[in-house]
Amino acid sequence: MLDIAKGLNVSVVTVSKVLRNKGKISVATRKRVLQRAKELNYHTNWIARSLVTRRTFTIGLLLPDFTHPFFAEIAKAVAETVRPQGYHVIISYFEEDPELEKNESDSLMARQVDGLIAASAQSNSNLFENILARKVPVVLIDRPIAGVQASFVGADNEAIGKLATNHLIAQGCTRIAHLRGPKIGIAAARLAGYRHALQKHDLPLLPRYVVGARYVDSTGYTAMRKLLQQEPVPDGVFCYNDPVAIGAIKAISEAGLRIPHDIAVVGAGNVHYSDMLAVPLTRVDQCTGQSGKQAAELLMEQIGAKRKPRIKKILITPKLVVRQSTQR
Amino acid sequence: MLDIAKGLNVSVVTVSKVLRNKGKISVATRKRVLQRAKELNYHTNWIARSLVTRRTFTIGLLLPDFTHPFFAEIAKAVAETVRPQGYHVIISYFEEDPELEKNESDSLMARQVDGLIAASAQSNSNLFENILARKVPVVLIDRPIAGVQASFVGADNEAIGKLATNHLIAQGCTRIAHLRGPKIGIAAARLAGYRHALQKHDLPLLPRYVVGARYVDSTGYTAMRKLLQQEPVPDGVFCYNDPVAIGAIKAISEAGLRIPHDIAVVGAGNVHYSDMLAVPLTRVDQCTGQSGKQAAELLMEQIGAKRKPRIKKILITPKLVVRQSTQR
DNA sequence: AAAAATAGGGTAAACGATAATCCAATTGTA
DNA sequence: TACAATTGGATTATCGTTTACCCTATTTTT
Repeated sequence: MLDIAKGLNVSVVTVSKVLRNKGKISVATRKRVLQRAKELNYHTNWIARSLVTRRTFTIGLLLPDFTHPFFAEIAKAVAETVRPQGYHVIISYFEEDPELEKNESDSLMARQVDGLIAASAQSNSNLFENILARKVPVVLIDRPIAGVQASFVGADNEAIGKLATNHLIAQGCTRIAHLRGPKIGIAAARLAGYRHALQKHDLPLLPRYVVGARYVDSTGYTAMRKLLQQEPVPDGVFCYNDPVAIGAIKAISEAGLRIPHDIAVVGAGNVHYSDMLAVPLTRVDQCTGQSGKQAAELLMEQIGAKRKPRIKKILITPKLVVRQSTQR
Repeated sequence: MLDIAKGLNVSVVTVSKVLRNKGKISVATRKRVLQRAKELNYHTNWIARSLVTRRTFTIGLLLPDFTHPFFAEIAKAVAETVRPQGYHVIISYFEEDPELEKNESDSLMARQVDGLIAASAQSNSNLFENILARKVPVVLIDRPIAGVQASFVGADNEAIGKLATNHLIAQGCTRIAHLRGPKIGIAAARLAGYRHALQKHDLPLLPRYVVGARYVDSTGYTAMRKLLQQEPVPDGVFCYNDPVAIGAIKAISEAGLRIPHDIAVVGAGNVHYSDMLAVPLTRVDQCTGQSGKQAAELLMEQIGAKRKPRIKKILITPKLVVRQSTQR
């Protein structure tokens, strides 16, 4: 800017004003400045600007792992949502390590991010209380933390359970099983939705039809094999997530049963290769992108606001995607 | 820092030195400063520091789309590699739109990133020549751009083709087909590797055994069906990538043929759910993480260097992962 | 025609740090 | 004892931009 000003015999402030379209500047000087800026290939130094304006137009995104498609999709949606407002995203992941998460969030704060979106692994609210005390807006995503006075966005897991189970009922299934997942909150909510749907349709709620699929590898496969030993065998299975469903399908096929004729299968989550499977999988889409978008919108709202807006809890409504695995 | 200095009756510079472990400071004042800093909950303002040091300790990562597992893995590896050196990653994606890519890279430059890693969609070298002219180190990843004087890191696609084909040969296949992909450079290199391996083992190079799998959806499926109409039917298939292989497996199963007994199948790429498939897939792992890591290391090297280090082209050696789909 | 308003721009300070010098007091050396 | 070297720290300038305020013509209003 100094170079531009010198050559044109105007002050740096005048240049600054032109570049930001602020203040009263004649058309003539404006033109001259702009042209010279182009000639010199001038680009705003955002660091300097941020120092004085106290806004960096960056937000921090703190995730456990962004190779996981779920979080990758969130990252994309967030970046996409804030981009039109000139914001960029600084990513950071912490591998489920709360200590590392704390370090990283400190770093992000030191970099003066204007806001933070986090899918946190903290076991208590200390970290976020500190951040909020520094007046930095925070939006929690996917994982709520008790006691944190911040907005939250996540999937409506109970609705997912209901949607999947209701669909199986609508397809004529009467012996509906559930392969449940390990994550306390999420799995419990999906299970609750499953139960709720069964009750509402006066179907029996058999404990032996709910099998845990807790293991990392081929989790759905072994769980489904356990389920196949029940008498009578279920005619519909709601699987905690898509990988579990894929394992289940394998187990069912191996047992010589047909999908969906003998057993209908519903998955849930955000895996998008369902079409490539041997049996295209009916699944409940948890609309991950929506979550990311909403979180980003909430955050931007808070960043722009003078007074702290009310805290919101948003649950994203899932969507059923019907494929061959349940179409009788 | 001013607050710390005031309370202790020392200069701001002294505080600065303590906080950075620089200069000569007595143990006593050091202690006092550090304690007061903790009391006041002081955190470095990196924006201010960056302004004067001219280093932001951020790098820009410019990718087409980071929900794609390939790029997500790169992002993770990059972030992981630069973290120990205090660096953070600003992400940006451009949906294969060269114009958007240019805008985003400009933004990243304006944010004064210390370096840039890009999987670019530019059709010429202008953009990167501009960036390099501004003395910002650049490393290209996955996609080389002709005429750009920057280091490059990518998979060794010819080696991938060789590795896959040699493995099929070693398994006793003699009629080996290839489902080739659409991307010019990459697909061509893999095809070249395939041909090279065949020639080396004096196997015939039949054009009708090379089928394009160009379509987005169920690409491998239709291509494989075409292949199954050949006479004689191949006894081994090297698929351009894993999704193609999954489609191929489906087509083969439908045709009543057994894998690997009748036809052995090899995939390639970076999909990690191969184990969950009906037939666990033998594949060539292109070691995406390695690429990201190497790219990050090259970049950090350049950022640290006084003189511009020599430009390097690094090809990552692939790795064969044998599963059921080829184990006869 | 005088007063008020506006247009067009300049000045000085600040944002929160670091770099380069410099200086006084103490310590070591010949 | 005299001089040099070291210790511990202060001063001043700077990074590139914005903010708040001031100034002088010219134009508008009354």
